[in-house]
Amino acid sequence: MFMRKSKMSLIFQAAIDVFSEKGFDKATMDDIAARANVAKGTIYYHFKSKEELFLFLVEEGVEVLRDGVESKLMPELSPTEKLELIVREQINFFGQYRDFCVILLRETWGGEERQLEFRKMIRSYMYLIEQVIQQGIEAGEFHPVNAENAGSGIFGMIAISALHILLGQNAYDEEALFQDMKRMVFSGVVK
Amino acid sequence: MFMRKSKMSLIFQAAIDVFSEKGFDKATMDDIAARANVAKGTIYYHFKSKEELFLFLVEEGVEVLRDGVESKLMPELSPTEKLELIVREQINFFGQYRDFCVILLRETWGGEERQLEFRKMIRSYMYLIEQVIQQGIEAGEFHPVNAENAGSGIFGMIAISALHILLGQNAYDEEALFQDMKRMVFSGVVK
Amino acid sequence: MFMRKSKMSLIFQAAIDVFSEKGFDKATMDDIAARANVAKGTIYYHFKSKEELFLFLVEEGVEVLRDGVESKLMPELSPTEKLELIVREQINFFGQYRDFCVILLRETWGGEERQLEFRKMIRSYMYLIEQVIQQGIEAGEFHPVNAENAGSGIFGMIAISALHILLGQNAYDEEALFQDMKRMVFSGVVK
Amino acid sequence: MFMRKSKMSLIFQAAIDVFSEKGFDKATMDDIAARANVAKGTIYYHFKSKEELFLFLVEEGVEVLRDGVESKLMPELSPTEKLELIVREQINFFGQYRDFCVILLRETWGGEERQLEFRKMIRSYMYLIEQVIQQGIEAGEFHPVNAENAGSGIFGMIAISALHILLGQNAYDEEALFQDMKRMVFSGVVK
DNA sequence: TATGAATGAGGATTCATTCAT
DNA sequence: AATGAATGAATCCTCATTCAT
Repeated sequence: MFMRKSKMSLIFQAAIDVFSEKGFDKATMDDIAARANVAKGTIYYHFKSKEELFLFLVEEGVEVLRDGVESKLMPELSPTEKLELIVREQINFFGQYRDFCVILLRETWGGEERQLEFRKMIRSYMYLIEQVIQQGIEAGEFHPVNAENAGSGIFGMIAISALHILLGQNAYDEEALFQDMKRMVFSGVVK
Repeated sequence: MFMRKSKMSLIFQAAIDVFSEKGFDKATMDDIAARANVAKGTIYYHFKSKEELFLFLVEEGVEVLRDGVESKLMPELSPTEKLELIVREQINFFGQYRDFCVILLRETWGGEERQLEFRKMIRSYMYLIEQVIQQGIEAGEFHPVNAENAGSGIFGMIAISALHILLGQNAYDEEALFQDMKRMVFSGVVK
Repeated sequence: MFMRKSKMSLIFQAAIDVFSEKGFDKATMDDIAARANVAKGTIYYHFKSKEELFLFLVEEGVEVLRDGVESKLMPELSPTEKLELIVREQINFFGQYRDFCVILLRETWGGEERQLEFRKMIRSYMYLIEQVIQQGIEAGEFHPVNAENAGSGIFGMIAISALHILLGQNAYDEEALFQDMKRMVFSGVVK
Repeated sequence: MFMRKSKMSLIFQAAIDVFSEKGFDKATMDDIAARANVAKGTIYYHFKSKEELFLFLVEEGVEVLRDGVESKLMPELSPTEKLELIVREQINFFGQYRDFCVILLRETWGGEERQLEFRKMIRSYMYLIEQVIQQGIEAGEFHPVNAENAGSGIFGMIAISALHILLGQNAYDEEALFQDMKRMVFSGVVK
């Protein structure tokens, strides 16, 4: 995921695996070193600390999500089309980077410096949604809602639903989830 | 929150504070003991381990949410009315037990035994939503959607939006959030 | 074993069980209280400390062994007859009070005050053997050996052999062990 | 004793000292680290746990005893000569490794996994004695006795006598003890 | 006499980080 | 660039003992 080169990429990949499996605190540098087939000292050659490694990793990940979506939001699309695209892309991202998403949902809530940082990153993604919502409202395509609430709501709805499935027993049927999420985002549940 | 009596309630309250501030792993029994003004051993007199204390605490919390909502879902209400009630209650709960909700969203994702347990508990709450969705569909009031996806989606939408505000700078305006969430859940964003 | 009355005897018996099962250090006052069906405080009502309880218990036990043997060493018996009696009695005691004997062999070696005390107690039993040896030598019935070495040697030979069997899989055949020990003590192994 | 190299040998030696002085339970890793002039973590770098360190140490010790004796039991020796050699060697070993022998006698009795393990190790030494006894019986040099009883008996006789002296006030006169033990093992006490 | 909640010192173990090679 | 032995602060948990009832 989000490759670099050589030893560094090994460490990077191993870090994602281990952090998502155990969470930030329970993951150990030994774990990561072992998974990367690298001596522990080597990690410290490339990253100043566990914290830094983690931060770097999450930064990259959110960037991939945000930039991936952003690059597809062509200006010629209508707000409704854009919204549909966002729903589809986020579902796809969660399926593809499940482990990373676990990290994200896990390490974001709390008052630590690191967690504030993470929320800012996520915010930068939610901002994309907000903008589309705003455009939709202005274009008269969408109901008037607080864009920030809508942004976090849509992100949260998809995120929790996706993880709920991904961490449960059932297979992750992206298309079905997409249909349901699209319907709910677009029209809600009440007829 | 969710009182018990005497020393035990002191520990209980302190545990919520500390766990929500630091998360399960970073929270120490020393912290909790100090916060509760109790000797460390006293905690172990009442709870077998840090894990057990935590589990117990989360169990209680989810119960308060679930039972609180459940007790208000009078049979004479229509599915639409029930759904509205759920939205309102969950928003209210998040505002009232912010710290607990941070714990909940934080410690639920992952493969550890404890986390599976937590997801089961949350699931027991989401199940309430699913049932209402199902009733609504059967009554012809709701669009046909997969009830499970709708359940986790609605829970997630409200949860993330609420936390997003609660952990940000802005005041938690329950009524405004309720109006937005209700609109989104009921009608979506697209006109 | 070595009864007292009422609550105290319950504690006493429980202490033997637990101490022999776990050793002095690993045995806890909680264990003992639970086994005796008594509140922990009650133990402290009867015994000043864990150490004291233990000391008392070992004292009693060694007394039972020593006094039991001593009372049977009638003056009219020949040294050889006395020696035979000692062998038989010690084997019998080990079979009857296996748990206590485990304690004895376990907690006797080392430099702590308590252990010195225990060795003194055991010494008081070995002294019986030494006296018989001395009598036998003086009567011309026994080879001239250092009585102290003979005393500890005979005690040790029987003790270790008995425990070896008692803690192994095989049944404790007292009569067979007696025959072997008697032969070895009396005539050694070389023809 | 039983050297290794570098830090590890420091730990090893310190462990023997401390374990024999205080026993397994009372000995602390802090003690051992301090005695070895090593950080506590260093011990854990080399040994997984206190238990493992201890097990390793006892294993080595018993091996030294067993292999030392075994290597001297030349096939051309008669059973009687072999038995004499065993008596001498065991007495010598106890004198040389007093502290280790205290550990051995102390930590062997009980039902814990570790203790079973230890008894197996000791058994592997006693087995040497048993074989010699068996050979002696078959060669017509020894009285017919149960070899297992004789093995544990001889081991125990020497062990307890040796420790009795080593932990008492008197000097450890190996030659005198050897003469007495040899006489008792060979001919018993009765003329 | 008897109880059991409360205590806090003590001990095993973990792990991020350093540093000499 | 890479290594891995060494460190020691930090943390969970245990348990003998006390004491108010």
